[in-house]
Amino acid sequence: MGRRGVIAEQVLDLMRAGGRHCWSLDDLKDALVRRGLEPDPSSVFRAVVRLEDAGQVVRVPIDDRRGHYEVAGEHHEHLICEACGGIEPIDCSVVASLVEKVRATSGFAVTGHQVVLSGTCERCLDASPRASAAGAR
Amino acid sequence: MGRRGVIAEQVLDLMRAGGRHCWSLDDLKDALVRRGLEPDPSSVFRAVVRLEDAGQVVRVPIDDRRGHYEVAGEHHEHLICEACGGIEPIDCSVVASLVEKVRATSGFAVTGHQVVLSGTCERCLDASPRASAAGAR
DNA sequence: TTGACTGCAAAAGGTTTGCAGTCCT
DNA sequence: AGGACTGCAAACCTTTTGCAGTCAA
Repeated sequence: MGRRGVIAEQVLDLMRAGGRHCWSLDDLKDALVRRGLEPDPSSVFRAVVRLEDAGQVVRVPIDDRRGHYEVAGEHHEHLICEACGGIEPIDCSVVASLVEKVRATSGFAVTGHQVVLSGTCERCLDASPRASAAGAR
Repeated sequence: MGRRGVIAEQVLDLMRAGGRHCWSLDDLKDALVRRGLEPDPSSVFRAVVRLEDAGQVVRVPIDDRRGHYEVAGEHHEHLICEACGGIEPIDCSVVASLVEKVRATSGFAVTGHQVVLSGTCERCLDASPRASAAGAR
């Protein structure tokens, strides 16, 4: 791939850093600001679009009225904590069988899937009074 | 529950009619127009919010930049056709085991889930020339 | 010079809200 | 009368687009 602009470069770096795995445009902008940049929202947007076109970033279909993106290549499902809003990745091989089943029993040609489980994450469970979780921290 | 306005009443009726199972505010408005009403978008919005508060309608987390709603009470997953934009419901008991698994292996307390499979529906497959044989996409 | 990347400003596309009038009990 | 429901207009939010300036090969 040819030369990339500073923003796209940093965005990709951020996404690969591992501190977080799912980003809204605003999350990205904030993170870039923390790295000393002062990018315009539109620039972040265009950088992401470019990366998306290049196949290095994919859009995550999570519906909270804003776009979410993550680095391409590692498909997984999502766990959304309704308490803190956090989004965590989970591995779901189970889905494969589901897709297979749909493929077999319906005329639908499945090409992609997204599973979003919502609930409360461990951290928030620990933080709340009456919700005894499994295992501490 | 007290008296309901005309719009909310019709919205609920539409959703229960079965012709479609997932609605955007605009879909609802259009359908209402077809029924002779001429509702303002905000009125439809408020009617849906009311119904949602009353637990008779639930928001479907499909991300295409607009809200989607369906009648409450019949949980199922969604199949989205990328060709025609249609959204079909599918029954997915398989998901239960997935939820159970996550519940068991992580500290996450799962309270809800949404599975969205995307691809091409039968109708669109038939309509397009070379898509059924070779795995589309 | 040329093409790519940016910032700024403004358009879009939907969702929400403020307000005042209307309908029904 | 009094509360609930509506329509209209305007506010909001985030994503997109138009444009012109800037940077690097």
